[in-house]
Amino acid sequence: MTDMLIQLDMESKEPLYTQLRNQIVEGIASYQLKPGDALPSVRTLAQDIGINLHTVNKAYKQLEQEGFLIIQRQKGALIHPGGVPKADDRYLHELTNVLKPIIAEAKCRGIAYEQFTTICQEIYLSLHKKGDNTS
Amino acid sequence: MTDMLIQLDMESKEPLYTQLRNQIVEGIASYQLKPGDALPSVRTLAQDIGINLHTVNKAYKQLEQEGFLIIQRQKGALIHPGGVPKADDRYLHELTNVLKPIIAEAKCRGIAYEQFTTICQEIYLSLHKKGDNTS
DNA sequence: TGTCTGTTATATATTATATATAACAGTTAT
DNA sequence: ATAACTGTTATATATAATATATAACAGACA
Repeated sequence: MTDMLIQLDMESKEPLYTQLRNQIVEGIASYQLKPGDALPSVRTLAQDIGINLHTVNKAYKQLEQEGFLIIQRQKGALIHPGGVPKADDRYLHELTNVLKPIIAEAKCRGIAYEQFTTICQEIYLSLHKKGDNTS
Repeated sequence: MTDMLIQLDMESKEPLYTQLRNQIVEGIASYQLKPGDALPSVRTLAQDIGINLHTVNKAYKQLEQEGFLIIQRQKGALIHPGGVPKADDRYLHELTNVLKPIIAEAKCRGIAYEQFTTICQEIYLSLHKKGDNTS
């Protein structure tokens, strides 16, 4: 109902479709977007945030490929009704590969394991129960 | 002394200079590269790993800009003798921004805070005291 | 004097990102 | 049935990022 607000940084080196993809993932993580929720059409969302339809489509396609959405031919995109597929070995392996250079740099800069987990905890908490629109 | 081995994946969507940059950061984090250590010249390293001199130079320049290296005009690149600059507010803010979508996805896939920290701990441990070449 | 540094310049090729327009084929509401 | 809406496909274009190739420069140094 309450349309999730998308905010893109046109100056960022992060591609627009990636920014959009990430914000939708964060919306799901924070329960602003729930299983079965309909997303705006590629044309509507593109119009609303001022970018091209194909850029939105690229983000949607990636999210579908990653299991966050289902896209139906003449209906649109829905947050996967069955919920996001749970972590498998392939994903865990990829997660480790992504985290490794980030943690390596943090360690170089004097951030010990405990401080790092504190930062992660703050992020986990920041994703907690936003957009609770139960009557 | 013992030359750090660099392994690049030519098929990866990750740019070569980023892969190289990350492996050097991981080398520093795991004490394979110590403050004051000399890195191979851009030509030598490029030859050794089979890429272009400018690609190596781009990685070195980025590492210098990030404070990992110092590069001297006619000498070469050294791991920063004074150690890597400690985390400041700017870095911590950037770290949070990078971690947020990663943690959001992990949360979507059913990985709770505790499991996430376990993964981080394993990575921290994997960066511990590799390449100990004290006699 | 050579030989080693990083550096700068130029050129080229390929891929990724982003936009613009148009059309197609189904769905759905009027 | 008509109109409006879906994602999809196709084509074209522009710009930036990535990577390579070659050449030359200027300082250090044995």
